[in-house]
Amino acid sequence: MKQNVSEVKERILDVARELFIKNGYKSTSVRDIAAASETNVAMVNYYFHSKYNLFEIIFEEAFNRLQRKIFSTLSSDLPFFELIETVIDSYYEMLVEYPQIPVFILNEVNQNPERLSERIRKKDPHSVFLQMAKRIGEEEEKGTIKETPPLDFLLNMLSLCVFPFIFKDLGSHVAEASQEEYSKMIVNHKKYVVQFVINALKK
Amino acid sequence: MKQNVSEVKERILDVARELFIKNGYKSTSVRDIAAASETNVAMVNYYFHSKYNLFEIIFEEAFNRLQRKIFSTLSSDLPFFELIETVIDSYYEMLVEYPQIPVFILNEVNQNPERLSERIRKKDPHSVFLQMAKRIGEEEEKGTIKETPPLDFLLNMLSLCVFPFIFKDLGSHVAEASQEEYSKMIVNHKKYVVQFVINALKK
DNA sequence: GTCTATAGCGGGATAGAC
DNA sequence: GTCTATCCCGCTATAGAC
Repeated sequence: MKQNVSEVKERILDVARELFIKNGYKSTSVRDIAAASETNVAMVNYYFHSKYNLFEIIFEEAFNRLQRKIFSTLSSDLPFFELIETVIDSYYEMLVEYPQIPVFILNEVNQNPERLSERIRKKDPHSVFLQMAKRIGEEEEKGTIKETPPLDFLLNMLSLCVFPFIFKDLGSHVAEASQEEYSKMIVNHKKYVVQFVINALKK
Repeated sequence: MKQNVSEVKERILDVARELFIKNGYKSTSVRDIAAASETNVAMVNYYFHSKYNLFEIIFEEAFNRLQRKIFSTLSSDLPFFELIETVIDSYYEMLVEYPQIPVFILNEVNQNPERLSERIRKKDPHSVFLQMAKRIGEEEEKGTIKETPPLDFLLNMLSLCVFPFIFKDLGSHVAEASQEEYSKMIVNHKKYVVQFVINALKK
């Protein structure tokens, strides 16, 4: 009966990721995870000690993936307008692949805010922000863009990229479209977002 | 011991609203509601039959409040750019007052999407959308704004208004600000959003 | 209308046999 | 490593006394 250790462990992890991301912490039971991974409750606790510990692993993964992508594109040295376009592209690319992640993170942050304080500080978002602020300042100097408060601008970019995915469930109802149709709409929407942001910046 | 009926009922309702909106359905127990309203579990079920029924009442309230406000401003007949500004003002006004509502609605929609299908259809968002599309068409004709796909534009407005509130918990950490400071930032941010949207539209 | 007591279930975790 | 059986807790809902 002895199976490859990492194979079983991996299967539990995969199933747990799917369920936690889809249904959140509270709504996912260890019994659900055991059933879906064709093991049992004891196995889940054998490999991961506790439900909460398993959850932390999943959450860390998801959060890091999102953050790495954002930070790396934001600090590239492309020409300014190309940078903007690349950042938006990059957000959409990752969110099309993992559309449930923002809702997942926002839900769980809401339930347990302390969890993030330290985690975020470790990543040093401050320096990324400063670099972006510098780029904006340079463009203002050159007169290619309007006066642009960096924090407000970044918040707008984030809003325009992330919200359509958060709004997915509600949006597909309002638009009377299937989830698939809505997903296609979102991809198309990206083009308008790029154009929208660049128009808003230009003098 | 017999108290004014509506007084006790109202107290339970107030407490339930606060807890459900703050912590969501799953994380709020009838015991919590009973304790916080200084009654007991039996009383809550006496007045509201079940936890789920009580929740539905709260959810309906919150959702209607949001929707009424949005729809009424969107269909006003102000001059176009004033309309845009008023809509944004109106969103922010209501979200400053009830900042937890978007997260609450999004969480619960995610858990139980069917609940909304019918509810939304009843409100006839279609006619509101058509009216807005007409206004946009007129401005395009006049040459005052760029070519603007109505659905994409509305989604952008929604994103820019709602996301800062959804992002509140995370955002205040990232910005290393208290919730109060972040709230002030948001109010200020509104001005930039108005300017941003109008720039993005203008030719 | 109010409250206590409890039924009855589903949850997380673990002991202990294999 | 694996699995069954079980402990113990917290939850919703309700019966029944007052």
